[in-house]
Amino acid sequence: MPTFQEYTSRSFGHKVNKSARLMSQRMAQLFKENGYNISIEQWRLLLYLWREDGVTQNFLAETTSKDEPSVSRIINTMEKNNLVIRARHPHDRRTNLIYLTESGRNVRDGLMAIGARMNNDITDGVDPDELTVCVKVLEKVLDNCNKLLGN
Amino acid sequence: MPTFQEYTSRSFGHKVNKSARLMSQRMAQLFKENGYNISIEQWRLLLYLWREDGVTQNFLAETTSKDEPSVSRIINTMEKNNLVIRARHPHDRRTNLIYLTESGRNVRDGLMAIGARMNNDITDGVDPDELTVCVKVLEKVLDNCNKLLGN
DNA sequence: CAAAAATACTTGCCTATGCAACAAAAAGCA
DNA sequence: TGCTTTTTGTTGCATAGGCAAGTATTTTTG
Repeated sequence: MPTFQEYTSRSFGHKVNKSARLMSQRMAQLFKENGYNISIEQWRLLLYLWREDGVTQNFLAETTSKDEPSVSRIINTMEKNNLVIRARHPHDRRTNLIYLTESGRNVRDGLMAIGARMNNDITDGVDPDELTVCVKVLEKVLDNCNKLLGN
Repeated sequence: MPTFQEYTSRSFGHKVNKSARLMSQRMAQLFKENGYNISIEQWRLLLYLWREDGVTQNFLAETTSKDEPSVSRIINTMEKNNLVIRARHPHDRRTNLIYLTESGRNVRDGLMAIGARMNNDITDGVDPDELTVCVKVLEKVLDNCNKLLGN
């Protein structure tokens, strides 16, 4: 019987990592199957933009815990695929404001439906209370990571 | 108050993804600070190799849920950095057997110590029972993902 | 006001992931 | 035996992440 520490050190990081990868992989598969040429990271940005667009890349980076170069490049692709546009900030020429295009708004319902289905599928057989505990633990871990990384 | 589904769909995937990223980031930081030129994914492979080397790339891919090209390329870098060598399988010339080098064996204690420290740090303030529940939920989610992906 | 510091973003370099296509070798089968 | 299928691994192409360095612009400050 491994100690608590052995157990978690062998398993926790790996399981979080694997879960993240496989969930993304499945989500990407569903997007593709349904004819959406949208990556999982684009979807994560869209989730925020559907709530509120006209935000800065910086804001998106902070909200998603991505770094600015990553967001910049994802926005590049999204702009190329006509999902968003970069607009000049009226008073600050350093800043881009990211707005959804018609097309970016239109894919919302379809993608959300896939998200809901995905969610049902992957949490099948999971006790809701335990899922809540899991999310709570992840929040604490995130909090610890942010402190350790100096964020 | 969001429904259970809204709650989890907005949070679970993202939290798992962020956690995985920030944990890896912190781990990479610790490796670098301590003078190890070893990536987080190399470390994940090493964890298996320290237990048993002379295994195939295929085995490493399955064990870590990576695809074969990923493992192949990580091994390329590890070979370049003198952590492992590819050896011919005596009876199957398709197959590479991956063996640790002296150097690959020697970094073990140092890296494991960092791993242990990392583990303490990120689970600071987390109830052990809740961590166990979290791991259990992740295992179920992994299981569901594997089924959905046809693995 | 002019120089210095901070901010928002981009680019370059390295790593990793997924998928598809390909090569080499082994195994199965007719 | 010889042909087909399967297995093992590599390469190409696209996406993404982290970090460091560079650019443009705004804010601070002396």
